[in-house]
Amino acid sequence: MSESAETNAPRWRRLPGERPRQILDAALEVFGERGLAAARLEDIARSAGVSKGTIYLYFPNKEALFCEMIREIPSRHIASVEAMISEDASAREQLRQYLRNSWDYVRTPSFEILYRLILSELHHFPDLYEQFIEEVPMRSMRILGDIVKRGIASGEFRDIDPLAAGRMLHSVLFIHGVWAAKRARIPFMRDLSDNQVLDQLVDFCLHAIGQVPVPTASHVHT
Amino acid sequence: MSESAETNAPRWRRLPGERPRQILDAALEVFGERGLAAARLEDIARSAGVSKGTIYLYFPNKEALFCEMIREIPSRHIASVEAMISEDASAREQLRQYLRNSWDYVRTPSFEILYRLILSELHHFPDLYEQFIEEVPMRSMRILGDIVKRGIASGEFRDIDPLAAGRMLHSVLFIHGVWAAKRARIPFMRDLSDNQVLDQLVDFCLHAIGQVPVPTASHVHT
DNA sequence: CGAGTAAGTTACTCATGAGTCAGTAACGTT
DNA sequence: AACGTTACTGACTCATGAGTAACTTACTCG
Repeated sequence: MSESAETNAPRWRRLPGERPRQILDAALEVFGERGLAAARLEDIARSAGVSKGTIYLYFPNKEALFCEMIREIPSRHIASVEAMISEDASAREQLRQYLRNSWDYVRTPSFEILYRLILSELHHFPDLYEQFIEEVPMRSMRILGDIVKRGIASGEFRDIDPLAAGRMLHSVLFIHGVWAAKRARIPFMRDLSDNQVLDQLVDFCLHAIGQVPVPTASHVHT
Repeated sequence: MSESAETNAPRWRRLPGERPRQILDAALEVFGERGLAAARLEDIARSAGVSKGTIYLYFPNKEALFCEMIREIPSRHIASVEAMISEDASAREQLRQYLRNSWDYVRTPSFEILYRLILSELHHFPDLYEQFIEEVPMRSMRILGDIVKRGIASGEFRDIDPLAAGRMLHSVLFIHGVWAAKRARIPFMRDLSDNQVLDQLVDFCLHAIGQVPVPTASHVHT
């Protein structure tokens, strides 16, 4: 029964085109779980469905695999976040859109893992770090800063340093994303839905940079 | 010369009272540099001025040392942050005071290291994690929430969920602290002084929860 | 001053896991 | 179908570092 005639099942297959991706995905999982030092290459191999030796056909060593993973993963997602901002909307509306899009990105497990690894293994890979900073937070801050700048010009937002505002907006969004990813284990996030948190974020941010306390609020004097 | 008569210099000294603290400080340094898995007990020992065996006189193993360190360090600092808030000041002024005090704490190297380790080694020590969350961010959020609540009652702040506001305020402060600790390597922090960042934080936060856009008092010095 | 003991050291064992390499199996080619 | 090539395997080596324990040294107290 183990060797039936019709199933010419090979014990393994040659898939040189797909291996790198498979290995990188497995690496994200295992490095994410245990960190760079404690992760075992054999675990990555098993999770990728290959043997340890195969990893060395595609990556020179553990560190290189790690770096390649950090380099490769974010580029898959980011572009999509930026694309969908309506050119002709008001600055306030653009801000809402961008926060909503980023919120989706920033909550993905891979973002949380990547950020955690970057933060903790930082020291030893300065170039990698700079690249990540440039590619994720800086980019986000610049876009936010531009929206703020336009909002100031149009009178929607108060006179605030756009770069500083971009940094603030990014920071609050970003950290809430990290928290949301492990929401179940964080008391102050457990009872909130993703949308509730997003609403709170938008509300907070719009008030922080808004010209007036937002349309309705000028008469709240109980 | 090597064995002079009058210097009865012992090769090492018995200091059972001071060892734990010395070892914990060394542990912070080495774990902070390399992470839990990659840190070598011998490095910690050398940095503490003892031999490896001595560590095992005070801590059962590497993990226990790590946990004890995480548990012990924050308790040294935190209380001081909370003490100095004037009871009779306005909510806005209390908020300013608290942000300034926290800003000092959150920028210390040990905070940055601790937070980084907590974040990355988390998975494997759930109780430790919960304790930290409770002791640092939750505590901070609650205090901020209380100040906000008082400010709403007094009409200084707009009608906002105090817990949510506390979370927002904490998040933005917190992440800026982490960034400030490695400021030199972060492009968007390099050109700002600690006080400038603090001013930006205070400005942003007060506008976010303020009833009105704040009476032009944005540059209050030390 | 000289046991006795607490504190500390050093040399050791032993498990672990990165990296290697000789061999094996899939697959294209003719 | 036999051959050659290339993808892949898995058993090996070897360095490393946690944990241990037999030994040594500082200090105490009668």
